[in-house]
Amino acid sequence: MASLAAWYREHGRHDLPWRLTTDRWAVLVSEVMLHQTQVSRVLEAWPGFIGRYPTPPTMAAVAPGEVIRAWGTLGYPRRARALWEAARVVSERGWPDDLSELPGVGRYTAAAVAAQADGADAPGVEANIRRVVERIAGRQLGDAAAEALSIEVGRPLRGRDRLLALMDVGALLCRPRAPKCDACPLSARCKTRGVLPDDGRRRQPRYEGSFRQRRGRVLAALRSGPQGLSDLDADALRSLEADGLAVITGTTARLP
DNA sequence: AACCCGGGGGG
DNA sequence: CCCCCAGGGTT
Repeated sequence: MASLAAWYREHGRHDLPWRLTTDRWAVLVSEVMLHQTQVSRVLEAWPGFIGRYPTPPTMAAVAPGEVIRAWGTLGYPRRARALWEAARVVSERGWPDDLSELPGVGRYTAAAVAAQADGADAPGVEANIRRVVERIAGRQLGDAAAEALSIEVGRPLRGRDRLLALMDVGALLCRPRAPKCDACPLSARCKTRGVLPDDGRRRQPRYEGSFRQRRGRVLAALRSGPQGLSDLDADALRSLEADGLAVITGTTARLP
């Protein structure tokens, strides 16, 4: 079987538009947009969004509601709000040494941006890489252990190449269901070679009939333009205000 | 550790 | 119908 490096050169998704830049802001925006959102959807949204807000100051200069509206229906609009706040921080104080100090940027995203934009040899573990290393280990792993194993199995690749190669293996071969172990460059040292039993984390409650669905409906209404606040779900609207998301209306919404 | 946060696509 | 998505923040 070919090495990870050879497989990556041949089969990696080298054409994804956010992989064609090493600009910190552009990479950060792509990473935040990809939080719990499929590549196929981000492909449609990222070019226009980064074209509209190509630098932190261009985003910091507009009202947060505009950014939330530009976010559209990508979901988890608090990401857009946090991005606007991060843009303000960067515009005023510059980039922090530790990117996870920025709002909406956690352990994975800080490492992913450092690896892709700054050439750092930082291990990041998201959903795909977690699946890869946990199947190799044959068990679930904590963050630090998963990162350490990603460094091991990624050798001799480092930094950006390791991150993206393992991510692509996870997305294209080591899939949640029906993994293609025959084609996998890591199968020789894989303990599972298949699907690990009962991964069961992050199980989400039904959306239908949920409070988040109610929030979603109010969000959609606010996104579409000015609304008669009395026509909206008051509990959901209050919740959105508490999260700083009701600013889509242009001014802070006044509750009845 | 458990729960919350949108919305869409796939088996 | 259930599962999953290039997570992060809060409790």
